[in-house]
Amino acid sequence: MKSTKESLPRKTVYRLSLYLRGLDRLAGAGAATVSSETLAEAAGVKSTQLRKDLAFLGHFGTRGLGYNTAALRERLLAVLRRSRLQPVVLAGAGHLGAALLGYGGFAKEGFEILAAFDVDPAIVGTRLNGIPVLAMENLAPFVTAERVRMAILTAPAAAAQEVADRLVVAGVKAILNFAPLILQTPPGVTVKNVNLAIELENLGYFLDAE
Amino acid sequence: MKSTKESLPRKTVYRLSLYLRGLDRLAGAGAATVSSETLAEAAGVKSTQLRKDLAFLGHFGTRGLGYNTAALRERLLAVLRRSRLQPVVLAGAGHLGAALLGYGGFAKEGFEILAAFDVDPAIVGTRLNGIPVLAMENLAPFVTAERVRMAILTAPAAAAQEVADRLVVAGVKAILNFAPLILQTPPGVTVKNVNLAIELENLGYFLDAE
DNA sequence: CTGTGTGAAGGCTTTCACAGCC
DNA sequence: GGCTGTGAAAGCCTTCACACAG
Repeated sequence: MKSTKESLPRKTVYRLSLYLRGLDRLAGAGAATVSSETLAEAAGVKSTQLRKDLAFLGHFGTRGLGYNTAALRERLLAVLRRSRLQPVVLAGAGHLGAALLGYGGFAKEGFEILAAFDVDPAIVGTRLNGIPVLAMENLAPFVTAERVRMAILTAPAAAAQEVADRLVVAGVKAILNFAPLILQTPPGVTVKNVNLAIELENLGYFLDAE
Repeated sequence: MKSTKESLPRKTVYRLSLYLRGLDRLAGAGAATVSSETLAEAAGVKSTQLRKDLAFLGHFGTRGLGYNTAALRERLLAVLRRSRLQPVVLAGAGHLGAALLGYGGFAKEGFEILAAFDVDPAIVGTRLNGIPVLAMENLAPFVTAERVRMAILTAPAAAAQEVADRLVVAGVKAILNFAPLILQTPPGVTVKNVNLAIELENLGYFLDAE
């Protein structure tokens, strides 16, 4: 029998995060159980989808009643915890990078950003929202020493590939990339691109032409 | 014969944005034509995928040669232009909202953010990166008067649904939502959720367990 | 009778293989 | 020979329908 984590479909894993957040939001109501219908609505998916997703984690819902709220929460956390405990660094503390540090959304969800790195002497040595900004030269040694495997890349497009190279050499295995270009990385390194302008452009396309 | 725009698959439209950006990045080389292989690599997709996507726009590549760079760029712009010309408002100029205004990534890509709205009297009346910050009370009248149909929602989670309701009533048809909850909206309104913590969590999940 | 678990069907995307044109 | 355009095949994901447990 093989371990659970290997067999979870990519999109299911993504939705588990949605379920966990939906559950937390519903927690205010304090109900001991939650139906797939209710939670699915809170997460923005169909109830059949949710049941199929949760079935991958083993069947622990109760027919006729729903899922035990606390047990479900624990189970989801157990699956997702691993990634939350990962230390993270942020490379490029310019406009967007500084914004993400100040934003607080990561810390609130349990992620710890150990440090930010930038080339600008004006901000190196300062702290942004409590997170130290260090010189870019220290990036690789820091990442290696702290065994950091995840990074948020918010460097300008022109510098992004070079910074990514440093991250990879130092041992980073996963990059959340905000720079508008496709990073070249060796196998074994995962890159997830976020391009807000494209999201907006895409959204606009599907407006009724009217 | 039906119009091109109706029949483009959702994911294809998304990739067209990638192709356009890839093309712009390759433009430096100044080549008159580009092969599906080259452009696909710049966009981070497989060449067969790119060819299938472009085929939806009508066949205007040249066999044995590739695509005319300028013509392809024009064609992509023609398809995506509509959304770029859409005026946009930003609701919630707190940490993340202010960051997005300062970021400049939208303006660089051709989007015009007409105004931001917030409840905080300390920032209402000021400008962020040249964009006026107006009082939340003026949101609905402004949206209606300017016929705004797209909005970026960066209000706190607790206020997001209420702000979304105002946007919808005022005529907004598409929302790029950064608040960590599922917005309830009537049919005809498209919501695209962006949750950076989930992206990071998801990325972390797929790290090799080691 | 309510609500989960799940095989089967359906739909959407991607990849393959190769025909066709320059 | 090189590279696009495209039917067919494969893969992945979602939805349906309903058996089944509490």
